[in-house]
Amino acid sequence: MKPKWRRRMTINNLADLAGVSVSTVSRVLNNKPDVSPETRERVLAIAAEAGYTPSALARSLVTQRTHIVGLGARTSSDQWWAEVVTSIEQVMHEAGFKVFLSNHYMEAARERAVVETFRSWQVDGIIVVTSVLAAEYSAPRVQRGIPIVLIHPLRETDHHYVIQADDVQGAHQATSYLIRLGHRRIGHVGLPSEYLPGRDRLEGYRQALEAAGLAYDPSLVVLGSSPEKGGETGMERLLSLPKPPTAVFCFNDLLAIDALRRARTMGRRVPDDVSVIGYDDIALARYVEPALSTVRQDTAALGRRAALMLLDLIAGRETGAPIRVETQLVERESTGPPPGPAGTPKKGGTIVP
Amino acid sequence: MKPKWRRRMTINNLADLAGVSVSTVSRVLNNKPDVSPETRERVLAIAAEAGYTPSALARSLVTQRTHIVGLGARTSSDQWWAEVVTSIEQVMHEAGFKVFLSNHYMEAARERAVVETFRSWQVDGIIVVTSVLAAEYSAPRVQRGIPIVLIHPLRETDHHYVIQADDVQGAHQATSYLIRLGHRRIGHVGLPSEYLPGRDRLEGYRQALEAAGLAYDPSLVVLGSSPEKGGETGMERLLSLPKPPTAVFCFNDLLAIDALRRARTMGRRVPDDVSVIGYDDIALARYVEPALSTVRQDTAALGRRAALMLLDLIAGRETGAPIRVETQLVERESTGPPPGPAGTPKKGGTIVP
DNA sequence: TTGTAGGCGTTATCAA
DNA sequence: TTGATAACGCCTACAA
Repeated sequence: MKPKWRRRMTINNLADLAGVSVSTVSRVLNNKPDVSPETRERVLAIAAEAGYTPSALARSLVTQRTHIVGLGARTSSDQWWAEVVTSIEQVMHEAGFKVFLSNHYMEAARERAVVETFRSWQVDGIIVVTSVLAAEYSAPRVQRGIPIVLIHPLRETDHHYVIQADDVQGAHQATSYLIRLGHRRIGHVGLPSEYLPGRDRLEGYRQALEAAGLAYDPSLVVLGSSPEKGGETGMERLLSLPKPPTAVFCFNDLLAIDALRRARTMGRRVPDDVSVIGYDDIALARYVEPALSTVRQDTAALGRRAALMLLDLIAGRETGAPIRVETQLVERESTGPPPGPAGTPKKGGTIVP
Repeated sequence: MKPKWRRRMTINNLADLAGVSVSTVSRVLNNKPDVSPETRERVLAIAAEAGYTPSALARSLVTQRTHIVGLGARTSSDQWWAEVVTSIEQVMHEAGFKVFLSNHYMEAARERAVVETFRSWQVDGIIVVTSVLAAEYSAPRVQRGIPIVLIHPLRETDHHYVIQADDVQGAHQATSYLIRLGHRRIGHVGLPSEYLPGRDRLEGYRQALEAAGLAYDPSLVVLGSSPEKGGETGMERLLSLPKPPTAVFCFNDLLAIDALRRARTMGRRVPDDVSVIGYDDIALARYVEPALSTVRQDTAALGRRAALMLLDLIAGRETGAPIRVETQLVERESTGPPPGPAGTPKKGGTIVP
């Protein structure tokens, strides 16, 4: 004989069952003081037995707090930020918040929908990863309303609350590492300049060249179309040059791995004929042959910083300036000294197995 | 001069601004009939200008519908089910539902918390991937309350609403493929038997051996501890046997890739000395050297079926029996005929590049 | 220590 | 075509 509450059980039912008032039940449930131990016991017992779950809806409607933070994410298939999510959940968990995640697939419309949904559910705060809509979250608009923190926005924005890896520095690291290995002609397979990370990494690449007194040669730069495709054609174009580069810095690991493969199918050996370095240090990077040298972003830190910043905003504390997390060079096997009359291959950077 | 509504804007404010009643505004917002075009226009304009977002909380409290489905997920870092999520979101999106995702990291406590949270938010339905708590979702308990669909539960359960790949069949495919290649001593690196998928795949392995008239040899079976670790030691133990197997079927690709590596460090060539086949077809599989043969689950179908089943349950339609989605053999380069006096290597199965 | 009542922002049911 | 008004389930003064 199943309980005839077709409707879910409420605090009223509970009160009736326990023979007390709703306020008493409420006090018990939120373990407030001023309630006798025995009543507390009894109510708790009955609640447990009845399998009662309070309605977060009703509760949040009155308290105006949901203890939920919305996480607008990229795709589940993207390895890159898995650790970001984990560390966000970690921090939020400790702070007593739940994280609800929703993918935006880096499409403007979906991102807008995701944020709008979070808003309508009155989450206490929002984190958006690789936002396409970054520009829409400018400070004044966001001042009133739900705090939003951006991780690695894809567009320029004057939004105050942004956490990102220092892409300029990272690209600089990668490039100057190649230079240290003795390379003088260094190519770059990048992203169209409308993407902020694309611009930043190109910039770091240029700065490194300049710092080494090397001329920036536009013919050595191929700007692909997406962060997922274009590594093969990019490498192909570079290697087909009259004077091809002896090393190539790719926008990310995915492109780099494709580039690696194309180099091989074109009969070049990596790193003997051409060095390749990527960016991100995705899981794949250490599995490919040869294992890919790359630049690692401290994704855990990225997530943690974002979470902490959001917590500050939620609590009404003001937080510091936008944060740039440092990157780290990861030397593996896809990079080496240039072929032919060798340069002066000095070892350098950080080795991570 | 920013609007002095520290509190978010409500339907009342809107009504005041538009000079109509809340009910009219409500009608407009839900585009119900029986409201004059001009009032509609006006209200809409004002709402847009004010940047009004209705409170889903209040709305759902009265309608008793959230149009949200909760997705209890494994980890963001797990490649395996990325496609599952995508297809779930796809189906749900078309059906007018939002998907909120929350990771349970395959820990009982967290899974319980996740489901409880979803319950308290009165989501319309729940999907749990690789549930550890499967047994707790038995039919009677779930009858009243929010419908739950399980994808690939880790434990046995009498819950009615379960979608999973046919692991027995998949393991059978893998094993009989190795047999067709001519192998007679086939090892298995598996999972402890408390994991349902572990049992199923072991079972498929046994059945395939039996069907081919090969004896099941327990010494050729190594049961590791987790789905992530143990591939190396497993392979090591098998290859250290007096009469090592000429082929090994691993519980999943992660283990297989580790096994691959260990085989190499032990001086065995793959597939010349020993064949290795995995399970899942994660992205990594086609990148390792040699590219890993494996069994693919139709993850998109998994997600779609689960989503559709949940929609049925939400709508009160009864749905069919638990579903087992078929698997597909993927031949790559880590498998070949056994060494030495060759068997009769017949080609077979499906080739996927 | 406990109970009463008002309100959170919407929708839904009646009247008007 | 519109407008009061009673829920929805809970929290929180304020009273008792």
